[in-house]
Amino acid sequence: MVRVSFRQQVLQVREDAIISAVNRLLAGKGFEAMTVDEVAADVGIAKASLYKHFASKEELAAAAMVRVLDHALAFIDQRATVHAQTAPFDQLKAVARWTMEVQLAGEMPSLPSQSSSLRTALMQHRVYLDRVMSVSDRLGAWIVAAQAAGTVNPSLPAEAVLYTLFARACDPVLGLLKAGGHYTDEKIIEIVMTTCFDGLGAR
Amino acid sequence: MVRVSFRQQVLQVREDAIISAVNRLLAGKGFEAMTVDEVAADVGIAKASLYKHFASKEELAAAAMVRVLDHALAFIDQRATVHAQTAPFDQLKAVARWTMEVQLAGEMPSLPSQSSSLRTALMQHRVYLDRVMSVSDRLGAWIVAAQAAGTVNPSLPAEAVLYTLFARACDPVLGLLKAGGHYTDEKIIEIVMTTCFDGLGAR
DNA sequence: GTCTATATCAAGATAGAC
DNA sequence: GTCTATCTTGATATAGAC
Repeated sequence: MVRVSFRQQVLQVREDAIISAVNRLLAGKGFEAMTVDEVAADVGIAKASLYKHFASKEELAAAAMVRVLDHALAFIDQRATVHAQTAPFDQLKAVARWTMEVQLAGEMPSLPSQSSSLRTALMQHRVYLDRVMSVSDRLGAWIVAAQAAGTVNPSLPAEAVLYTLFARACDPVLGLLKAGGHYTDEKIIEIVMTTCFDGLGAR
Repeated sequence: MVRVSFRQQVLQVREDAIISAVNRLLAGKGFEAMTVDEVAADVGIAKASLYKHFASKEELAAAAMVRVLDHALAFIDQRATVHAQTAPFDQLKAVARWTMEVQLAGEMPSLPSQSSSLRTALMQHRVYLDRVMSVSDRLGAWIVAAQAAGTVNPSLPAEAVLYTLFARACDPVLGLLKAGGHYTDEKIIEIVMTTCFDGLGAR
Protein backbone atom coordinates (compact mmCIF):
# COMPACT_ATOMS: atom_id res chain seq x y z
CA MET A 1 0.00 0.00 0.00
CA VAL A 2 2.60 2.47 1.08
CA ARG A 3 4.91 1.57 -1.77
CA VAL A 4 2.18 2.00 -4.33
CA SER A 5 1.18 5.31 -2.85
CA PHE A 6 4.78 6.44 -2.81
CA ARG A 7 5.25 5.49 -6.42
CA GLN A 8 2.14 7.36 -7.35
CA GLN A 9 3.42 10.39 -5.52
CA VAL A 10 6.66 10.25 -7.45
CA LEU A 11 4.73 10.06 -10.68
CA GLN A 12 2.54 12.91 -9.59
CA VAL A 13 5.57 15.06 -8.85
CA ARG A 14 7.03 14.23 -12.24
CA GLU A 15 3.83 15.10 -14.02
CA ASP A 16 3.71 18.37 -12.14
CA ALA A 17 7.20 19.11 -13.36
CA ILE A 18 6.13 18.31 -16.90
CA ILE A 19 3.10 20.56 -16.68
CA SER A 20 5.21 23.35 -15.25
CA ALA A 21 7.60 23.10 -18.16
CA VAL A 22 4.72 23.05 -20.63
CA ASN A 23 3.15 26.00 -18.89
CA ARG A 24 6.31 28.06 -19.10
CA LEU A 25 6.93 27.22 -22.75
CA LEU A 26 3.30 27.80 -23.64
CA ALA A 27 3.40 31.19 -21.94
CA GLY A 28 6.67 32.12 -23.59
CA LYS A 29 6.24 31.01 -27.18
CA GLY A 30 2.80 29.53 -27.68
CA PHE A 31 1.59 26.13 -28.75
CA GLU A 32 2.87 25.99 -32.30
CA ALA A 33 6.37 27.15 -31.47
CA MET A 34 6.69 24.83 -28.49
CA THR A 35 8.23 21.47 -29.39
CA VAL A 36 7.89 18.23 -27.48
CA ASP A 37 11.68 17.91 -27.59
CA GLU A 38 11.96 21.17 -25.69
CA VAL A 39 9.54 19.99 -23.07
CA ALA A 40 11.46 16.78 -22.58
CA ALA A 41 14.78 18.58 -22.41
CA ASP A 42 13.34 21.09 -19.97
CA VAL A 43 12.08 18.37 -17.65
CA GLY A 44 15.25 16.37 -18.10
CA ILE A 45 13.72 13.14 -19.36
CA ALA A 46 13.56 11.38 -22.70
CA LYS A 47 10.86 12.26 -25.14
CA ALA A 48 9.53 8.72 -25.17
CA SER A 49 9.05 8.94 -21.41
CA LEU A 50 6.92 12.02 -21.89
CA TYR A 51 4.61 10.05 -24.11
CA LYS A 52 4.10 7.53 -21.29
CA HIS A 53 2.50 10.33 -19.30
CA PHE A 54 0.69 12.26 -22.02
CA ALA A 55 -0.54 10.79 -25.25
CA SER A 56 0.07 13.80 -27.46
CA LYS A 57 1.29 17.35 -27.63
CA GLU A 58 -2.31 18.50 -27.40
CA GLU A 59 -2.76 16.56 -24.16
CA LEU A 60 0.25 18.35 -22.75
CA ALA A 61 -1.27 21.71 -23.53
CA ALA A 62 -4.65 20.66 -22.21
CA ALA A 63 -3.08 19.64 -18.92
CA ALA A 64 -1.47 23.05 -18.60
CA MET A 65 -4.75 24.76 -19.37
CA VAL A 66 -6.61 22.65 -16.83
CA ARG A 67 -4.07 23.49 -14.18
CA VAL A 68 -4.30 27.24 -14.72
CA LEU A 69 -8.09 27.02 -14.76
CA ASP A 70 -7.96 25.10 -11.47
CA HIS A 71 -5.82 27.90 -10.06
CA ALA A 72 -8.38 30.40 -11.28
CA LEU A 73 -11.19 28.41 -9.68
CA ALA A 74 -9.29 28.25 -6.41
CA PHE A 75 -8.79 32.01 -6.52
CA ILE A 76 -12.43 32.62 -7.32
CA ASP A 77 -13.75 30.31 -4.63
CA GLN A 78 -11.41 31.84 -2.10
CA ARG A 79 -12.74 35.30 -2.98
CA ALA A 80 -16.30 34.02 -2.78
CA THR A 81 -15.79 32.74 0.76
CA VAL A 82 -13.11 34.84 2.42
CA HIS A 83 -14.31 38.10 0.80
CA ALA A 84 -17.94 37.09 0.70
CA GLN A 85 -19.30 40.59 1.27
CA THR A 86 -17.24 42.21 -1.47
CA ALA A 87 -19.35 43.71 -4.24
CA PRO A 88 -19.57 41.56 -7.40
CA PHE A 89 -18.03 44.37 -9.43
CA ASP A 90 -14.95 44.33 -7.24
CA GLN A 91 -14.79 40.56 -7.40
CA LEU A 92 -14.64 40.80 -11.18
CA LYS A 93 -11.90 43.39 -10.90
CA ALA A 94 -9.96 41.12 -8.57
CA VAL A 95 -10.18 38.27 -11.03
CA ALA A 96 -9.09 40.46 -13.92
CA ARG A 97 -6.15 41.71 -11.89
CA TRP A 98 -5.14 38.17 -10.93
CA THR A 99 -5.28 37.12 -14.58
CA MET A 100 -2.97 39.94 -15.61
CA GLU A 101 -0.56 39.21 -12.79
CA VAL A 102 -0.29 35.63 -13.94
CA GLN A 103 0.31 36.75 -17.50
CA LEU A 104 2.96 39.30 -16.57
CA ALA A 105 4.67 36.67 -14.44
CA GLY A 106 5.04 34.58 -17.60
CA GLU A 107 2.80 31.86 -16.24
CA MET A 108 -0.27 32.20 -18.43
CA PRO A 109 -0.32 29.56 -21.16
CA SER A 110 -1.74 31.10 -24.29
CA LEU A 111 -3.66 29.24 -26.92
CA PRO A 112 -4.00 30.18 -30.54
CA SER A 113 -7.38 31.84 -30.81
CA GLN A 114 -7.38 30.71 -34.41
CA SER A 115 -8.22 27.33 -35.79
CA SER A 116 -5.56 24.74 -35.09
CA SER A 117 -5.13 21.16 -34.02
CA LEU A 118 -5.15 22.36 -30.44
CA ARG A 119 -8.51 24.06 -30.60
CA THR A 120 -10.27 21.02 -32.01
CA ALA A 121 -8.60 18.81 -29.42
CA LEU A 122 -9.64 21.10 -26.57
CA MET A 123 -13.23 21.21 -27.79
CA GLN A 124 -13.38 17.46 -27.21
CA HIS A 125 -11.52 17.50 -23.91
CA ARG A 126 -14.05 16.79 -21.17
CA VAL A 127 -11.97 17.99 -18.25
CA TYR A 128 -10.91 21.19 -19.97
CA LEU A 129 -14.45 22.02 -21.01
CA ASP A 130 -15.69 21.30 -17.50
CA ARG A 131 -13.20 23.74 -16.02
CA VAL A 132 -14.03 26.44 -18.55
CA MET A 133 -17.71 26.07 -17.73
CA SER A 134 -17.04 26.19 -14.01
CA VAL A 135 -15.13 29.45 -14.34
CA SER A 136 -17.76 30.85 -16.70
CA ASP A 137 -20.59 29.98 -14.31
CA ARG A 138 -18.97 31.67 -11.36
CA LEU A 139 -17.98 34.78 -13.28
CA GLY A 140 -21.36 34.84 -14.96
CA ALA A 141 -23.12 35.01 -11.62
CA TRP A 142 -20.99 37.97 -10.57
CA ILE A 143 -21.57 39.68 -13.88
CA VAL A 144 -25.33 39.37 -13.64
CA ALA A 145 -25.28 40.57 -10.06
CA ALA A 146 -23.08 43.53 -10.94
CA GLN A 147 -25.35 44.49 -13.79
CA ALA A 148 -28.36 44.28 -11.50
CA ALA A 149 -26.52 46.51 -9.05
CA GLY A 150 -25.75 48.94 -11.85
CA THR A 151 -21.98 48.74 -11.45
CA VAL A 152 -21.38 46.89 -14.72
CA ASN A 153 -22.98 48.42 -17.80
CA PRO A 154 -26.38 46.66 -17.99
CA SER A 155 -26.74 47.33 -21.69
CA LEU A 156 -23.86 44.94 -22.44
CA PRO A 157 -24.72 41.26 -22.94
CA ALA A 158 -23.32 39.28 -20.03
CA GLU A 159 -21.73 37.02 -22.58
CA ALA A 160 -19.74 39.93 -23.97
CA VAL A 161 -18.58 40.96 -20.51
CA LEU A 162 -17.43 37.40 -19.84
CA TYR A 163 -15.48 37.20 -23.10
CA THR A 164 -13.92 40.57 -22.47
CA LEU A 165 -12.68 39.41 -19.08
CA PHE A 166 -11.38 36.13 -20.50
CA ALA A 167 -9.55 38.07 -23.18
CA ARG A 168 -7.47 39.84 -20.53
CA ALA A 169 -5.62 36.56 -20.10
CA CYS A 170 -4.10 36.92 -23.55
CA ASP A 171 -4.17 40.69 -23.96
CA PRO A 172 -1.15 41.66 -26.07
CA VAL A 173 -1.18 45.15 -24.57
CA LEU A 174 0.42 43.84 -21.40
CA GLY A 175 3.35 42.39 -23.29
CA LEU A 176 3.75 45.48 -25.46
CA LEU A 177 3.86 47.80 -22.47
CA LYS A 178 6.29 45.51 -20.70
CA ALA A 179 8.49 45.34 -23.80
CA GLY A 180 8.52 49.15 -23.87
CA GLY A 181 10.22 49.05 -20.50
CA HIS A 182 8.76 52.32 -19.26
CA TYR A 183 6.46 50.92 -16.58
CA THR A 184 6.52 48.57 -13.65
CA ASP A 185 4.30 45.53 -13.70
CA GLU A 186 2.02 47.14 -11.15
CA LYS A 187 1.67 50.27 -13.28
CA ILE A 188 0.96 48.21 -16.37
CA ILE A 189 -1.81 46.39 -14.57
CA GLU A 190 -3.24 49.67 -13.37
CA ILE A 191 -3.30 50.99 -16.92
CA VAL A 192 -4.98 47.96 -18.40
CA MET A 193 -7.43 47.75 -15.50
CA THR A 194 -8.41 51.32 -16.35
CA THR A 195 -8.87 50.68 -20.06
CA CYS A 196 -10.81 47.50 -19.30
CA PHE A 197 -13.27 48.86 -16.75
CA ASP A 198 -13.32 52.59 -17.52
CA GLY A 199 -12.53 52.53 -21.25
CA LEU A 200 -10.33 54.86 -23.26
CA GLY A 201 -12.70 57.80 -23.04
CA ALA A 202 -12.47 60.31 -20.22
CA ARG A 203 -14.94 59.85 -17.38
CA MET B 1 7.81 50.12 -73.67
CA VAL B 2 4.16 49.22 -73.87
CA ARG B 3 4.89 45.52 -73.84
CA VAL B 4 7.10 45.79 -70.80
CA SER B 5 4.51 47.87 -69.00
CA PHE B 6 1.84 45.37 -69.88
CA ARG B 7 3.91 42.49 -68.60
CA GLN B 8 4.53 44.33 -65.39
CA GLN B 9 0.83 44.92 -65.03
CA VAL B 10 0.15 41.21 -65.46
CA LEU B 11 2.70 40.45 -62.78
CA GLN B 12 1.18 43.07 -60.55
CA VAL B 13 -2.25 41.54 -60.93
CA ARG B 14 -0.89 38.10 -60.15
CA GLU B 15 0.89 39.35 -57.08
CA ASP B 16 -2.31 41.03 -55.95
CA ALA B 17 -4.09 37.70 -56.32
CA ILE B 18 -1.37 36.03 -54.27
CA ILE B 19 -1.59 38.62 -51.54
CA SER B 20 -5.36 38.31 -51.48
CA ALA B 21 -5.11 34.57 -50.98
CA VAL B 22 -2.52 35.02 -48.26
CA ASN B 23 -4.67 37.64 -46.62
CA ARG B 24 -7.70 35.39 -46.56
CA LEU B 25 -5.78 32.39 -45.23
CA LEU B 26 -3.97 34.51 -42.67
CA ALA B 27 -7.26 35.89 -41.46
CA GLY B 28 -8.87 32.50 -41.31
CA LYS B 29 -6.23 30.29 -39.75
CA GLY B 30 -3.18 32.33 -38.91
CA PHE B 31 0.42 32.17 -39.99
CA GLU B 32 1.47 28.81 -38.56
CA ALA B 33 -1.54 26.92 -39.85
CA MET B 34 -1.31 28.47 -43.31
CA THR B 35 0.78 26.43 -45.73
CA VAL B 36 2.46 27.61 -48.88
CA ASP B 37 0.82 24.73 -50.71
CA GLU B 38 -2.58 26.13 -49.81
CA VAL B 39 -1.63 29.56 -51.06
CA ALA B 40 -0.44 28.14 -54.35
CA ALA B 41 -3.55 26.00 -54.75
CA ASP B 42 -5.75 28.96 -53.89
CA VAL B 43 -4.13 31.16 -56.50
CA GLY B 44 -4.05 28.35 -59.01
CA ILE B 45 -0.33 28.32 -59.72
CA ALA B 46 2.52 25.99 -58.85
CA LYS B 47 4.29 26.41 -55.57
CA ALA B 48 7.62 26.99 -57.29
CA SER B 49 6.07 29.90 -59.15
CA LEU B 50 5.08 31.47 -55.87
CA TYR B 51 8.69 31.47 -54.80
CA LYS B 52 9.58 33.47 -57.91
CA HIS B 53 7.43 36.27 -56.54
CA PHE B 54 8.12 35.97 -52.81
CA ALA B 55 11.28 34.56 -51.32
CA SER B 56 9.72 32.94 -48.29
CA LYS B 57 6.55 32.27 -46.37
CA GLU B 58 7.44 35.17 -44.11
CA GLU B 59 7.65 37.48 -47.12
CA LEU B 60 4.17 36.41 -48.12
CA ALA B 61 2.80 37.32 -44.73
CA ALA B 62 4.72 40.59 -44.67
CA ALA B 63 3.22 41.55 -48.04
CA ALA B 64 -0.28 40.92 -46.67
CA MET B 65 0.46 42.98 -43.59
CA VAL B 66 1.84 45.84 -45.66
CA ARG B 67 -1.25 45.84 -47.81
CA VAL B 68 -3.67 46.01 -44.91
CA LEU B 69 -1.56 48.74 -43.33
CA ASP B 70 -1.70 50.65 -46.59
CA HIS B 71 -5.46 50.31 -46.52
CA ALA B 72 -5.46 51.63 -42.98
CA LEU B 73 -3.30 54.57 -44.01
CA ALA B 74 -5.62 55.34 -46.90
CA PHE B 75 -8.59 55.27 -44.56
CA ILE B 76 -6.84 57.48 -42.04
CA ASP B 77 -5.68 60.01 -44.60
CA GLN B 78 -9.12 60.14 -46.12
CA ARG B 79 -10.60 60.86 -42.70
CA ALA B 80 -7.96 63.48 -42.07
CA THR B 81 -8.85 65.34 -45.27
CA VAL B 82 -12.50 64.70 -46.05
CA HIS B 83 -13.57 64.83 -42.39
CA ALA B 84 -10.95 67.33 -41.37
CA GLN B 85 -13.11 69.06 -38.77
CA THR B 86 -14.13 65.87 -36.97
CA ALA B 87 -12.94 65.73 -33.37
CA PRO B 88 -9.82 63.57 -32.83
CA PHE B 89 -11.77 61.35 -30.44
CA ASP B 90 -14.27 60.53 -33.17
CA GLN B 91 -11.49 59.94 -35.65
CA LEU B 92 -10.05 57.33 -33.31
CA LYS B 93 -13.46 55.75 -32.98
CA ALA B 94 -13.82 55.67 -36.74
CA VAL B 95 -10.49 53.89 -37.09
CA ALA B 96 -11.37 51.36 -34.40
CA ARG B 97 -14.69 50.69 -36.09
CA TRP B 98 -13.02 50.24 -39.47
CA THR B 99 -10.54 47.81 -37.94
CA MET B 100 -13.32 45.70 -36.50
CA GLU B 101 -15.28 45.74 -39.73
CA VAL B 102 -12.26 44.41 -41.56
CA GLN B 103 -11.78 41.69 -38.96
CA LEU B 104 -15.42 40.60 -39.01
CA ALA B 105 -15.31 40.52 -42.79
CA GLY B 106 -12.54 37.93 -42.50
CA GLU B 107 -10.00 40.23 -44.10
CA MET B 108 -7.72 41.05 -41.20
CA PRO B 109 -4.52 39.00 -41.32
CA SER B 110 -3.55 38.10 -37.81
CA LEU B 111 -0.03 37.56 -36.63
CA PRO B 112 1.06 35.47 -33.69
CA SER B 113 1.68 37.96 -30.92
CA GLN B 114 4.13 35.45 -29.52
CA SER B 115 7.66 34.81 -30.59
CA SER B 116 7.91 33.04 -33.91
CA SER B 117 9.84 33.05 -37.13
CA LEU B 118 7.38 35.61 -38.45
CA ARG B 119 7.90 38.13 -35.70
CA THR B 120 11.66 38.17 -36.09
CA ALA B 121 11.28 38.47 -39.85
CA LEU B 122 8.85 41.38 -39.56
CA MET B 123 11.12 43.20 -37.13
CA GLN B 124 13.72 43.34 -39.91
CA HIS B 125 11.28 44.18 -42.68
CA ARG B 126 11.85 47.82 -43.63
CA VAL B 127 8.62 48.37 -45.50
CA TYR B 128 6.48 46.74 -42.83
CA LEU B 129 8.13 48.74 -40.06
CA ASP B 130 7.72 51.91 -42.07
CA ARG B 131 3.98 51.32 -42.44
CA VAL B 132 3.56 50.52 -38.77
CA MET B 133 5.32 53.74 -37.86
CA SER B 134 3.22 55.74 -40.28
CA VAL B 135 0.00 54.45 -38.77
CA SER B 136 1.35 54.95 -35.26
CA ASP B 137 2.34 58.52 -36.00
CA ARG B 138 -1.05 59.48 -37.34
CA LEU B 139 -2.99 57.80 -34.57
CA GLY B 140 -0.55 59.16 -32.01
CA ALA B 141 -1.30 62.71 -33.10
CA TRP B 142 -5.04 62.15 -32.72
CA ILE B 143 -4.51 60.52 -29.33
CA VAL B 144 -2.50 63.43 -28.00
CA ALA B 145 -5.03 65.90 -29.35
CA ALA B 146 -7.93 63.98 -27.84
CA GLN B 147 -6.20 63.86 -24.49
CA ALA B 148 -5.56 67.58 -24.65
CA ALA B 149 -9.24 68.08 -25.43
CA GLY B 150 -10.16 65.87 -22.48
CA THR B 151 -12.09 63.35 -24.56
CA VAL B 152 -9.57 60.54 -24.13
CA ASN B 153 -8.51 59.82 -20.55
CA PRO B 154 -5.42 62.02 -20.10
CA SER B 155 -4.06 59.87 -17.28
CA LEU B 156 -3.41 57.01 -19.72
CA PRO B 157 -0.06 56.96 -21.48
CA ALA B 158 -0.60 57.69 -25.18
CA GLU B 159 1.43 54.57 -25.87
CA ALA B 160 -1.12 52.46 -23.98
CA VAL B 161 -4.00 54.02 -25.89
CA LEU B 162 -2.25 53.26 -29.18
CA TYR B 163 -1.63 49.63 -28.25
CA THR B 164 -5.20 49.23 -27.08
CA LEU B 165 -6.47 50.46 -30.43
CA PHE B 166 -4.07 48.23 -32.35
CA ALA B 167 -5.24 45.28 -30.28
CA ARG B 168 -8.80 45.69 -31.60
CA ALA B 169 -7.48 44.31 -34.89
CA CYS B 170 -6.97 40.92 -33.26
CA ASP B 171 -9.54 41.05 -30.49
CA PRO B 172 -10.83 37.50 -29.93
CA VAL B 173 -14.06 38.89 -28.47
CA LEU B 174 -15.33 39.69 -31.96
CA GLY B 175 -14.90 36.12 -33.12
CA LEU B 176 -16.40 34.68 -29.95
CA LEU B 177 -19.51 36.82 -30.22
CA LYS B 178 -19.85 35.99 -33.89
CA ALA B 179 -19.46 32.27 -33.14
CA GLY B 180 -22.25 32.58 -30.57
CA GLY B 181 -24.52 33.59 -33.41
CA HIS B 182 -26.75 35.83 -31.31
CA TYR B 183 -25.75 39.16 -32.80
CA THR B 184 -25.36 40.85 -36.13
CA ASP B 185 -21.96 42.14 -37.14
CA GLU B 186 -23.15 45.68 -36.56
CA LYS B 187 -24.35 44.83 -33.05
CA ILE B 188 -21.06 43.08 -32.27
CA ILE B 189 -19.14 46.15 -33.31
CA GLU B 190 -21.38 48.34 -31.20
CA ILE B 191 -20.72 46.14 -28.18
CA VAL B 192 -16.97 46.09 -28.58
CA MET B 193 -16.88 49.81 -29.33
CA THR B 194 -18.63 50.32 -26.01
CA THR B 195 -16.27 48.11 -24.01
CA CYS B 196 -13.30 49.74 -25.73
CA PHE B 197 -14.20 53.39 -25.24
CA ASP B 198 -16.57 53.26 -22.26
CA GLY B 199 -15.26 50.20 -20.43
CA LEU B 200 -17.19 47.46 -18.68
CA GLY B 201 -18.26 49.66 -15.78
CA ALA B 202 -21.51 51.62 -15.89
CA ARG B 203 -21.22 55.27 -16.79
C1' DG C 1 8.00 32.65 -65.14
C1' DT C 2 5.74 28.43 -65.06
C1' DC C 3 5.71 23.79 -64.36
C1' DT C 4 6.85 18.70 -62.26
C1' DA C 5 9.60 16.39 -59.37
C1' DT C 6 12.58 16.28 -55.53
C1' DA C 7 15.74 17.61 -51.80
C1' DT C 8 15.80 18.66 -47.04
C1' DC C 9 14.55 19.00 -42.55
C1' DA C 10 12.05 19.63 -38.37
C1' DA C 11 8.99 17.56 -35.31
C1' DG C 12 5.36 14.32 -33.61
C1' DA C 13 5.17 9.77 -32.41
C1' DT C 14 6.78 4.83 -31.67
C1' DA C 15 9.76 0.26 -31.26
C1' DG C 16 12.07 -2.42 -28.42
C1' DA C 17 15.75 -3.26 -25.04
C1' DC C 18 16.38 -2.83 -20.03
C1' DG D 1 8.67 3.82 -16.91
C1' DT D 2 12.94 5.09 -18.77
C1' DC D 3 16.03 5.11 -22.26
C1' DT D 4 18.29 5.25 -27.38
C1' DA D 5 17.36 4.88 -31.91
C1' DT D 6 14.17 5.14 -35.52
C1' DC D 7 9.98 5.76 -38.16
C1' DT D 8 6.83 8.84 -40.55
C1' DT D 9 4.87 12.83 -42.12
C1' DG D 10 4.07 17.30 -43.55
C1' DA D 11 5.92 21.45 -45.09
C1' DT D 12 9.53 24.80 -46.71
C1' DA D 13 12.28 25.42 -50.31
C1' DT D 14 14.79 24.33 -54.74
C1' DA D 15 16.51 21.92 -59.31
C1' DG D 16 16.02 21.76 -63.84
C1' DA D 17 13.28 21.24 -68.09
C1' DC D 18 10.32 24.12 -71.12
